[in-house]
Amino acid sequence: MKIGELAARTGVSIRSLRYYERQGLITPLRQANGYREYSLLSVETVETIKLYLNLGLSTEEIAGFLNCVLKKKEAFCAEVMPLYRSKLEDIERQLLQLNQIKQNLEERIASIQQEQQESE
Amino acid sequence: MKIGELAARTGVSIRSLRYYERQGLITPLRQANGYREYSLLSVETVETIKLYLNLGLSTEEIAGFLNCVLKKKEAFCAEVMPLYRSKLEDIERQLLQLNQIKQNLEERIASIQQEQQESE
DNA sequence: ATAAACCCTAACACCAGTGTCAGGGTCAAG
DNA sequence: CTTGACCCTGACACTGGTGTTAGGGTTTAT
Repeated sequence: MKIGELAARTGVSIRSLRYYERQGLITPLRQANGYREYSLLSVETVETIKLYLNLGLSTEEIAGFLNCVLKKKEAFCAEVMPLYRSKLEDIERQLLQLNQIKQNLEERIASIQQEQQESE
Repeated sequence: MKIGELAARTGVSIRSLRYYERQGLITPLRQANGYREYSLLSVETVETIKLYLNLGLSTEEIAGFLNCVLKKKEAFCAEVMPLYRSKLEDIERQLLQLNQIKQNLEERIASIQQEQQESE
């Protein structure tokens, strides 16, 4: 299938599909006229890429283990676990920070409201 | 005082001070030789900017109310509250999303570990 | 008078993925 | 043969704050 069809099937833009290719995530064959030719497997590959992107991994990180997980079970790709763990740590750091900001904002909102009431 | 001294006093890099100026957050006088000349008030202004940046506001957003809060109490600057509220909503959206990702990661880690154990 | 320590502006780089445009092929149906 | 719907590459833009460098002026102390 050509790129437009793959885009339609996966919901990923043509632009992004070409970007994934440049990042080494997917390598379609080429027709004689230069058009990219994707197999049905490509659909699965792109879905897999989407899944990992949604986990907050970068295309570069995904490139490091995609070939492996496409062939074997995720559990047996040595690269995956440490990446998951460090990503989880990142997430937790971000959660802490966001919660801190949230608390500050809430306190600030509360104190503004109090000040306004006192002046009435 | 010159820019280096203000940077030392506030812990904000010279680069950032010049950036804040370009964003309209602070407007130092100029000496005859072109050097920026900051007053003591500038220290307070920069501390205020830091505070708002830490709340997750952008320099552009800060520019919208900085003059007001420097003159009056925060409670009486009409621009502040809606901004705080919408920023809080942003934060909450991000928290939801991060928690979702975190949960996915944790589930995935758990299932990988289970699969590995089963194969032993 | 020279070196060290300041200051100035302008501009590129970064992160990461996507949009968009320019300029140009290919192909099928009418 | 033309129109429209595809496809191709390459390149700039954007986000937002900061680092860094290049190229050059000023001031202060020795």
